[in-house]
Amino acid sequence: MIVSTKGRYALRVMVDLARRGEEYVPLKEIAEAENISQKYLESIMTVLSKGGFVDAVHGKGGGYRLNRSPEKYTIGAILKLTEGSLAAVSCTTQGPAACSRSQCCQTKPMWDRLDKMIDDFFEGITVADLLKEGKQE
Amino acid sequence: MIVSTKGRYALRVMVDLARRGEEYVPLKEIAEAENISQKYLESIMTVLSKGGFVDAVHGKGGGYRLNRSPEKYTIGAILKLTEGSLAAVSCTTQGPAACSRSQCCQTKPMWDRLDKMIDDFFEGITVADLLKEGKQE
DNA sequence: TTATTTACCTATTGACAAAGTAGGTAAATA
DNA sequence: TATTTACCTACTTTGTCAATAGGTAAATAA
Repeated sequence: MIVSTKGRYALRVMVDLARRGEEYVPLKEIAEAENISQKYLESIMTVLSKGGFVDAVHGKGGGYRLNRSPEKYTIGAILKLTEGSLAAVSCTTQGPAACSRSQCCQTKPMWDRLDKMIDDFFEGITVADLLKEGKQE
Repeated sequence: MIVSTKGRYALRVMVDLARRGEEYVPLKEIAEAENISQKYLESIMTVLSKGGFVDAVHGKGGGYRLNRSPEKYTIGAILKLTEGSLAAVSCTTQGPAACSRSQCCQTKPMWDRLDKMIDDFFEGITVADLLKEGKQE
């Protein structure tokens, strides 16, 4: 599994916030809309907030909102922030230090190419794209 | 992580066996060559053997060997056998039953496309390709 | 000022799978 | 018959994911 709930929830939340526009949306409301445990979502919002992806405001009328337009967020950036890495395989996470066989490994070049392909895939999609995706009215 | 050691070891072993050609190679020898715990490798060889990817012969002079030419094995087939699935995300592993939101989920189509891309990637590479890859004499 | 609403912080738990170990049995050959 | 090999079942250890619990601090409304 390349992407855990953490990253997947983060994406859904970002799309949800994109739909809401400028208004601040309280965590409780997001959690209900997306059917995610409130407490668990807290830890995810903290990451998004500290990473500078959303603005957070305390008190009544507060909550979270995006701080750029949806097309400015790539899926890759969001996933890298929340998941830490998108590596399909541990062989490629760190540098050459990761595996003593990396120099002679017959499979390493393939993993490198896979990583590149996945990275390109996610960097080529934005929150705005996902927002459009399921529009079926 | 999309591919665990199980699948990665399996690939390395298949490439190793490809290099050895027709001869039977005992597990002990493979384990040493690839620096993999003998006992752990056992469980992997069992899967490959039962899956019909290698022939196994008991007793002296026995061991494992490929039963087709290297270009007949796609990386995808090997990984699907040893890993069970290559899904990057649990949302796509089972059918629509997997997630109650799959019908309305804004992100689901993206996961489907990712799965397809990864599948195509692995089905487009064979053991013969990997064997050539690192040849640097 | 006070109550309420919100975000923020630290720690803990339970479940599960990955990775590897241990110790034995059965088949084939020399 | 001894040795070499594959095959089988069970266990352990480790770590991470997913979620829970229980608080503190900031902002606003009354």
